[in-house]
Amino acid sequence: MPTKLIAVLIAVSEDRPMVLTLEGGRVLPSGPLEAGHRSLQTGLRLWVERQTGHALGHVEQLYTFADAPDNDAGDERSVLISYLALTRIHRGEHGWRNWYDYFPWEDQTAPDGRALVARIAARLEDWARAAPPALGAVRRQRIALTFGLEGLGWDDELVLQRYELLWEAGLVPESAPPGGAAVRGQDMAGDGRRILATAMARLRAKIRYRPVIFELMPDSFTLLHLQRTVEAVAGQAMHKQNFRRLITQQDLVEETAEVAPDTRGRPARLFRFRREVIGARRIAGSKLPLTRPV
Amino acid sequence: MPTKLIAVLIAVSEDRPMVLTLEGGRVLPSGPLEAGHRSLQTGLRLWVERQTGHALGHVEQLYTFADAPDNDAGDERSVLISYLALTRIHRGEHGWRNWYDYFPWEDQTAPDGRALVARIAARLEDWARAAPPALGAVRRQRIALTFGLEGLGWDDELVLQRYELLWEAGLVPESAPPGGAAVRGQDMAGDGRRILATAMARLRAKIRYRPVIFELMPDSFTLLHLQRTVEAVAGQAMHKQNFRRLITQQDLVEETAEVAPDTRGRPARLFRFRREVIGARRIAGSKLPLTRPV
DNA sequence: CTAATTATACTCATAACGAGCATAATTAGG
DNA sequence: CCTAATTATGCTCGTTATGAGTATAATTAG
Repeated sequence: MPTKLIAVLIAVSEDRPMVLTLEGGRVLPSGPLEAGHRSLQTGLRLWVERQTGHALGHVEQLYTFADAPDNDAGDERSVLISYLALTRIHRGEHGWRNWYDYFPWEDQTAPDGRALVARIAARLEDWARAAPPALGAVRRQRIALTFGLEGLGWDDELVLQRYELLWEAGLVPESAPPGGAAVRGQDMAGDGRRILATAMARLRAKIRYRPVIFELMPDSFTLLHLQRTVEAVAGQAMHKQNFRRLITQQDLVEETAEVAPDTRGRPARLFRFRREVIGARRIAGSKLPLTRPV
Repeated sequence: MPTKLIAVLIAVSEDRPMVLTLEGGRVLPSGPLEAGHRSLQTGLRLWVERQTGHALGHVEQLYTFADAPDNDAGDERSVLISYLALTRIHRGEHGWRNWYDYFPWEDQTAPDGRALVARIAARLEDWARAAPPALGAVRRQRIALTFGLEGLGWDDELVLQRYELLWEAGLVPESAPPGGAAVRGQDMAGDGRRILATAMARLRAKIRYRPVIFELMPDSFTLLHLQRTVEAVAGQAMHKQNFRRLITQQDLVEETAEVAPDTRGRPARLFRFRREVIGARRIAGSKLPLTRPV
């Protein structure tokens, strides 16, 4: 059975979370597993760095699965090992897409974020209503939990659960019945979006207890820039003063002598990540300082 | 490249965390990946349930890696996909081992827990001293962090990091130089202990935010029994009153009409897990109510 | 009847968190 | 120069979560 490695390369550019894609945004980069590497992880790292020229920061394995065999093509079923990798990009490189193109409802910082969820919830309610009463109730419960309805609160880590719910409901192109109208959001080939959803969920979880967000930042940055990057990844707006408190209290950053050059209001001091905390204990406060969603 | 599935089956029996092994405790159960299953996960579940007769509760994928090819045997290198699975056992079944037989230092509830860590730390200090000064300092920092020295506090989730440190230092049989004396603890063939360490770490992390601990409990139990089970998994003693507060406040359990039969002091009420919270939001308080390690 | 043992209910101080007020230091535009 | 707009930064305050311990209840062993 052939084995492939799949990389979800993530960067944040101009406060937007980006993912590296190929073939017009429809597939994620992947390559065959080559023998001879010391470990799968170093194999992936070498391969990506050679293919894309990007130095990778944090790399972690996501999930391994057997893909659906493409019977038409007579393909053999293969084992896919997926990875999350963080890096930085510069403007103008090709193939980078905003990950919210694929999951518009995951961006709860957008002005229409809640409204979009409400529209999706209405479609899902149709799906629940189409089932027998007992099953319908189960579905309603899942919908409320995953989409934070009925006062339950939005959980930004449930990216995969939301996608799978839409998949089951036939509301994504990957699973929609002929003629069925899918929810807005670009699709990918095969399991692409499922893998991307897994990567997003993992990253959103990770930034709460490991300082991986700095892998996505330039060397020096303002606290607002840092906040915007976290908000981009989490898809949620945060309370500015409390965000600073969280960052500074934990000594994650240190001041530089400079202030940000292009600025509108009061100039902001530039900070730098204190690399020495990398190995250190988990960062405190697993809770991000969200603002109340109004 | 052949692909194998490896299962780390965990149960808790008489307040001891147990793992299912074969061949005198030296290997974990594994089997070939069979085509035709809907997913790897269901494939594993069916296979384990057929082989062992155990109904599995929670199952989750751990990690996929390429094992070191056994050149002597002329083996081909293979891809190993490991899983954590929770179940229950009854006395007298074969092959179940206390996981602390493999990692004695992970049991910080044992009276000699800290003393054992101190002895290991001394051996590791030798290893740090053997390196050039700069590298030695890095090693000392890692040792202090992973083993909670110098007032840093024991982090029960660092099981894998501790094992890998000992591996690097040549203090486990898997890596010890000829004639080198390893730290106490039974070894396993190949990457067995590394996989077990991964499973332990994952489970210790998981019980903090998902109610998976109940997969290891009988239908009804006292709060002390529940506490002992959590302590067995976490390897750390907890504050009794605060433990109850954490469990009851979150409505994870409901009272039954009965009290525990065989009891020494005041009879304890029997509780039952409220299955309806399974799908629900993550359980609060990621912190377990530890007692101060004195 | 007493000591030992376990269960259970509360209290209290402190730390963490969510929310917001107040002030400082800029630029843009009259 | 003056004012409004804008962003940065410092600080307060109430609430909740957490760590630690006291007090009391209900049993059994002797």
